[in-house]
Amino acid sequence: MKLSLKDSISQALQDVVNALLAEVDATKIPAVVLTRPKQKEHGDYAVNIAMPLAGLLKQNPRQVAETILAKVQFPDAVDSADIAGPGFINIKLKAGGETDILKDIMQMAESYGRLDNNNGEAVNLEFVSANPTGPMHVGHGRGAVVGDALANLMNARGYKVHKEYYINDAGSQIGVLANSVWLRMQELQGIKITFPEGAYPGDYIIEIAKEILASQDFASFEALDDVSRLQQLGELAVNANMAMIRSDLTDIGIEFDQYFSEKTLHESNKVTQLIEKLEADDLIYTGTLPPPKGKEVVDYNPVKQRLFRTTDFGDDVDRPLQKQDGTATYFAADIAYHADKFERGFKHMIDIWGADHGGYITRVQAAMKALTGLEKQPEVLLVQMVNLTRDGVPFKMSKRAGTFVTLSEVVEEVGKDAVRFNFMTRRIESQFDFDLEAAKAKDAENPVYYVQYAHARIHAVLRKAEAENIRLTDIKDIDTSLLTSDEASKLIKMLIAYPDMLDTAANRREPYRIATYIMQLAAAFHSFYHKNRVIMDDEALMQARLLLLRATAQVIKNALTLLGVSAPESM
RNA sequence: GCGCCUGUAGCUCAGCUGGAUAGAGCAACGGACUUCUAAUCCGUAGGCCGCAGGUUCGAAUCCUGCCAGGCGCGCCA
Repeated sequence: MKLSLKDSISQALQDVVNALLAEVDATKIPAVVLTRPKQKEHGDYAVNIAMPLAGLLKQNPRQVAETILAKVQFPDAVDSADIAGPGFINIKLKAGGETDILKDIMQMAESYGRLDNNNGEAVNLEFVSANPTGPMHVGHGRGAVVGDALANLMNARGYKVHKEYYINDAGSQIGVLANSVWLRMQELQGIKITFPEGAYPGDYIIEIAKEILASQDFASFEALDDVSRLQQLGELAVNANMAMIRSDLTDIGIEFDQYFSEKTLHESNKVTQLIEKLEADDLIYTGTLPPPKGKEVVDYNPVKQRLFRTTDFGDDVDRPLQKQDGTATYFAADIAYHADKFERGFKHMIDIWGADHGGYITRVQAAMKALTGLEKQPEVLLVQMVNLTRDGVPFKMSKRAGTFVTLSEVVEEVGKDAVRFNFMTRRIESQFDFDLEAAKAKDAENPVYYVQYAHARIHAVLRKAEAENIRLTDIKDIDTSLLTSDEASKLIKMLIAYPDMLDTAANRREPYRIATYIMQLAAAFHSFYHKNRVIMDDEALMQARLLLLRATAQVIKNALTLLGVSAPESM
């Protein structure tokens, strides 16, 4: 691929810098970084390279900048370069100097912004992993949308992302689930029951109970002993919940490459083998844990147990792998799971967790270090909590009372595109106040319609052109240098910035940048649209503007596609 | 008590890993549709960037200490 104008300019500057610092250790030579100045008077590009160089060369920055400018060979599109402020080099381009990009965009179409890299790094991305004990709530939805967009984004930038969902279908919670279903089944048979404190109260449990009774005889369960009855009902209930979860995920356009069952880890003895291996490696010893800090512990009684030496690998305290009854802890299964990912060839794993699991990161990474030697694996992204409101009034949600709003209810009310886009408009580190009415509103309060409207508007113009029998000139014959208005220049700069933005977003695991970018791009377009009439008598200018519109629509669509949001051609 | 996240305009948030005069949207005020979609645009006003120190040519950004909010801290997942 040919070098972009930006890259040619920074290369030209880098050559001079390298020559000036020929004596200096190559690894210490600072890299030239072109930025887009905020002030128009500061030119099209600005470089601060003279400042870090000043220290190395023991000259003042403005003097260094002069030396650089005296030697540099800029590409033709550069009009002028001057020194400003403490030592910035401001570069001004010739009018229409960057407009060739429009032709490149049209040629690359949906691959504009993407890196074709056939041997990209394989990454295992685990997200959602909502427990199969009930429906997904909005918090899961945020993690799901962010994870899916991150997968799309990283795939677009050359990684090979494997999307995985970990099903926690083992452990005591499944027993609680099974018992809850059994109680409801009895209730449906007219048997009087008392619903205990810890059981799951939600109505979906009744639905599951009805489903089971519809296909199987109540008496056949009654005949079973407690253990096998709960075992069977647990499996049925997990399957029912997972079917519901998968259907909810489909409704917001999310598909996983793999669903991984925790239960299979136990059944294949991977967990016990893991413990044996750690024992053999002398990483487990008998000890007593100190009492937990920070809350009243009434019933704390210290017990001797076998502990994994995670503190040797960066953890705060050593961790037990087995409960007193001998069964494995969740932690034991989870490290067996991550070790399994490693064995499947993934040296790079990303997990997306809710903020309430933040305290868990250190111990998993410590365990992985002990097992594989890998540092900081898995890479964990914490998604902060979602506060659901309607017209600013928070919902009173209680799992115990069974009054929580599910993700599918929200998606049904608000719509997939609005849910997905809104969840992408903030950094994951900030808590999200999600207002149902605001997300539903088809007005300026709602960014998703703002950007979709821009796309639809462009297509309205293109339809109008078609209706007036305007033939689109061959792209190579269009004179893009006619696009000199301020609004056109701003729009073109936004289009040029797209690949760099994706690169930053992928490297920093920040897919929200795509949403922020699309909003800015849409704003640049709307502004252009108001001041620059497209369909007009000046044939050459009209063709150039039509090209600009087509390129803009293409980039909006490319970006929305990464977010899993549709780009309608009319609204 | 300890750990992680957050604190920027009245509200919701950006600020491109240290750069030039801190930016958007909403709300407020004033304008723009006989012309390609007004779900739009243009303008005005609004800021001790939580507080206090420090690092340097230069700090919303990095370091330290406070303050406030969220999440978490037994073999629950």
